[in-house]
Amino acid sequence: MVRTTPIRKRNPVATRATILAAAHQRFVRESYDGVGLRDIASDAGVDVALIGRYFGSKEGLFREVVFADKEADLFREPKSAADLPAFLAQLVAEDADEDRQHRMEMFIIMLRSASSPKAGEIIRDLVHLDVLGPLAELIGKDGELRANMLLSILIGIGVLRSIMRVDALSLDDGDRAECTERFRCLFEAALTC
Amino acid sequence: MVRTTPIRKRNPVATRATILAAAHQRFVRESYDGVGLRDIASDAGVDVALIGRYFGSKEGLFREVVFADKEADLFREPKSAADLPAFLAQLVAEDADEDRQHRMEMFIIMLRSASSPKAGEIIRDLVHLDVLGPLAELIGKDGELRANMLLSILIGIGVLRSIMRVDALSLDDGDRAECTERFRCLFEAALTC
DNA sequence: CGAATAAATCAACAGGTGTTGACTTGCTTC
DNA sequence: GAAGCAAGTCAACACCTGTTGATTTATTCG
Repeated sequence: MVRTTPIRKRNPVATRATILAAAHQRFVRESYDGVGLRDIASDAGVDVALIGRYFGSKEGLFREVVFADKEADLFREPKSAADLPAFLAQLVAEDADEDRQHRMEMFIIMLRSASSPKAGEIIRDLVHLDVLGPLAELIGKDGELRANMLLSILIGIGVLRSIMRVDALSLDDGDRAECTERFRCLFEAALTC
Repeated sequence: MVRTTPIRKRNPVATRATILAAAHQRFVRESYDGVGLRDIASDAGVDVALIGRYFGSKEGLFREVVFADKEADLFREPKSAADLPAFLAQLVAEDADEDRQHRMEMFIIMLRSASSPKAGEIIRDLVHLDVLGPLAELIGKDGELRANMLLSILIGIGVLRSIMRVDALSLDDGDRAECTERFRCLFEAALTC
C-alpha cells in the first residue's frame, strides 16, 4: 500500500513543537476554558494522552505557550521613552510585519484567557515580568503609573478589536495613517499629561 | 418545632429576583464559563432546575443579568461631549457612590465574559446599543472613532485592574485626586488629539 | 374541606472535561 | 537480528456540565 502522507519519523522535539504550535493557534482564537485538550491534540495529529506526557497538565501546556518565545519579548525595540508612543502606535497598526503580528498574537492570548483562574495567574506573571517591568524601567520617572496607563490603552484596543470584534478601530486603507497618528498622540498623552 | 429562618412564602417574582441577584454577583467575580448553574442556585438557596424553569437556559439567564437594569444605562448623566472626560474619570475613580459602583459591576461582567462565544455575542449587542451608540451620538463629529477610543481606555483600565488585578492603578488615598485628574486629561486627549 | 394549579424539588440523562495506567509500536544499539 | 527503551496510542477513570421529565409540595379557589 502506498502512503499519501509521509510517515513522520518519531521525533520528540518535533512533535513537542507541533503540539505547542497547535495550542498557540487555539489559544489565540479561544479562551483557556473554551479550548479542549482533545481539540489541540486533534489539530496536532496526536493522541490526547501525549499532551499530558509532554507538558504534565493543561496548565503546564498553557504556561509553556505563553512563555514560549520570551527571548523576543514585547518591548525590546524602543530605546527610550520618547520612542514609545510611535512604537506602540505601530504595534497597534494592523499592517505589521510577521514578527509584530506574532507578538500581537501573544498579547491576544493574554487577553482571551485573562479570566479563568489558572490561566489568569500565569498571565499576571507574564504581564509584570515582560510588560510592566520593562516599560516602567524605560520610562523612568513615575514609570509604574505611566506603564499602567500605556498598557491600559493597549489592552483596551486589543479587547475591543480582537475579543469583542468591534470594527470601528480596524484601520482600513485610507484612514490607516491618520488613525495610527491618533493612537501615537494618545500614547504620548498617557506619558505626558 | 420552632423555625429559626422564617418560611419564605412561595413568591415567584421574589425567587426570580433572588436568582437574578445571585447570578449577578457570581458573574461579577467569575467568567461565564467559570460559573456553574449549581453555584448560582446554591447561592440563591434554590434547586438548579428552577433556573431552567425561569430563564430557559444559562444563556438566557446571562442575557437577563446583562440587560437587567437597562433603564439606568451607563451614559445618561453627561449632557455634552465636553462633560465626558470628567464624567468618565469620576466613573473610573473608586470612591464612587452605590449607583456608579453598580454600573461598574455591569461593566466588569462584560469584560469577564467577553471571551466565551455565547456570552460574547450578548455583550457585543450591549456594547453597541448601550455604550458605543450613545457615546458616538453625544460626541458628534467623528463620534464613532472617538467613542471607540474612549471605550478602549475604559476597557483597558477595567481589565488591568479588575481582571488582571494589577494594583498600580488602584488609587489609594493621597494620589487619588491627582490620578483622577490624569485620567480626565487622558480622556480629553482621546477626544481632541 | 377538597380539588385544581402553580412552585419547587428530585433524579437522572447524555455529553464533555482533564488525567492516568496499561499497552503497542517503532527506533536504536549491541 | 534480537533486546531494550523510548514514543505514541488505547481505553477508561472520576468528575462536572447544562438540561429535562416526573414527582412532591404549598397555595388558592370553588
